[in-house]
Amino acid sequence: MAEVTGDQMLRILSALGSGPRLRIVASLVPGRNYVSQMARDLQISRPLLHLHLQRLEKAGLVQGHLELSDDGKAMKFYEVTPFAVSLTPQAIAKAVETLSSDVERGEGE
Amino acid sequence: MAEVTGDQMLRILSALGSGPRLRIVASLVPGRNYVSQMARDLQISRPLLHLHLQRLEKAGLVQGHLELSDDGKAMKFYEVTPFAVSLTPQAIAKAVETLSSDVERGEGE
DNA sequence: GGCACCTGTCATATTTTTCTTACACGTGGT
DNA sequence: ACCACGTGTAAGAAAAATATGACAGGTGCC
Repeated sequence: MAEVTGDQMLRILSALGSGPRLRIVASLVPGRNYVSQMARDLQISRPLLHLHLQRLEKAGLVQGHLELSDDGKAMKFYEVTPFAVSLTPQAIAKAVETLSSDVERGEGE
Repeated sequence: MAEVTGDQMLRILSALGSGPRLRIVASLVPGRNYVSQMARDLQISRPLLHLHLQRLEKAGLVQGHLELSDDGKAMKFYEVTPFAVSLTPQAIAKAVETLSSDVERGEGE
């Protein structure tokens, strides 16, 4: 992950440039968790958390997968991706070379 | 700059999480420049550039100072600060510990 | 059947961010 | 005086992000 495209870097930075989302990532560092529980822990509504998680996943910072618990409930667990991005003026200059004029946050992969 | 407070990190990330602002920083890497010239180079209006530069400066990523040219014109030159922020899940977890509930972008130094 | 828990998404309102237009000021040169 | 160039900032429109509530589905248990 040392090398990232401009679009990818922008996606990462704008995903991380938000208080709530920083907290979400931080909350997953000790270990994985499932959506409803996170919503309670972080005191935010589940639909909103869902939105934030989507954005973070699209940036490749977290990853979620559905799992069936013993009592048959479908639960979506999220965990942090072990990313490492070095933020320097030079890295930015390099990334900007491959930056699309318009970055849409949709449907990628 | 290896150690940053949560608020500072959030300010940096949200300042950098924008296409235009990434381009602005990148444009200053080769060397300093003054506002009106940058606006022409980057094809954005001067007031808007002014706004972006303020935001970047508040995050400590660029620095500007007024200078008087030979023909007496007051020109504001900007240059990049040689920052280096390492973005990892652990760094974020640490930063979040010192994150205010509400970060205002005003008046800080 | 009720209830509890889990998941997802839609429609909507609210708040921020982004950007433009228009104005203020200053200098020096024609 | 006027024009060209530089600075700053305030007001308002336009676009995007943020957040809520209501609804859909699923399972198992009393």
